[in-house]
Amino acid sequence: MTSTEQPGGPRPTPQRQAVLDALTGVEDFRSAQEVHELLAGEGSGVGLATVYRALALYADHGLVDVLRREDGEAIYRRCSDTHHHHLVCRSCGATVEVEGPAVEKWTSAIATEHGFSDLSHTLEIVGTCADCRTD
Amino acid sequence: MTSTEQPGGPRPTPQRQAVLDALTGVEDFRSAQEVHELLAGEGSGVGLATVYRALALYADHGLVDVLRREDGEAIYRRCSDTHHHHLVCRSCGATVEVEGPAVEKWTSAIATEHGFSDLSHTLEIVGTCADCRTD
DNA sequence: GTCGGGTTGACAATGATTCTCATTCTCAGT
DNA sequence: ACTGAGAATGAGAATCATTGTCAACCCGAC
Repeated sequence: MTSTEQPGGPRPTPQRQAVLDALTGVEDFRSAQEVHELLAGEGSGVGLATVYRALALYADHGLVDVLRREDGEAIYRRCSDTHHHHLVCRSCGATVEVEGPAVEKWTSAIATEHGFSDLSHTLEIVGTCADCRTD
Repeated sequence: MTSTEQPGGPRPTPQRQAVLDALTGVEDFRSAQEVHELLAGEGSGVGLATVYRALALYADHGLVDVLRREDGEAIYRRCSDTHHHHLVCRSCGATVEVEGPAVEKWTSAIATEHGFSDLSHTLEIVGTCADCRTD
């Protein structure tokens, strides 16, 4: 740790880059298992444990978003610069990104009011999209 | 199904009642495992699988809320009549309930705008509470 | 009392995630 | 370029929540 490295920052490695690349260029969320399969299919030979470690590392540093499927499996996505939330179809899994300045403001107001600091929040809207609604 | 039972509705049983009771009178969320241990401690002898089944059943019928801990474990809570969200301290785990009509309105507006119906949403705010903030 | 269908409990099976540890690799200083 | 120190990796085992299986059980209906 000399100067170009952020304190406590992750050391860049080909494997980590591969994991990050796997999340880049896809707008869907990917589970760790999927990332692993994808990399294996490309012959990267990155180990599953490494995928988990890399994802956890990036999630820690705010480079990727983590959320949970309904079955509890963790899914990851490259975090865009603007904080946004997701609208997920419970049937086909389609996701739509939505931004909510109103929500952002509301959460920080509420939290501050209760003396909370260093905030982060998760908002997920689950519903049935127009295509899947067949009644 | 005779008359007082809704078609396909759950049949009331001592075990199910016990599970529901375990969630009553506690304001915290409880994991299925915790409910099971609690019941075992009371000598109820309710099986773990039954706890899971009962919780899933009640969650299906909207009697309990389900959400996920950070480690992915599902936690359940008796659903109150008013939908509310939680402010959680990442350090001491204290939870504060907050209501947000603004959020409710915003989510349903956004979702409808994208053609989504039959909505549900999860909002969790994580931060450090005043007591735990020592700098 | 008997029948039938939902319910239960013990245990196995599944599947994601984490741990372990020996090997490998990166980086900085020489 | 070479080396040493420490971080990172990969393979598989270990962990742990959750779900599936199935025979025994209970409650209400006839």
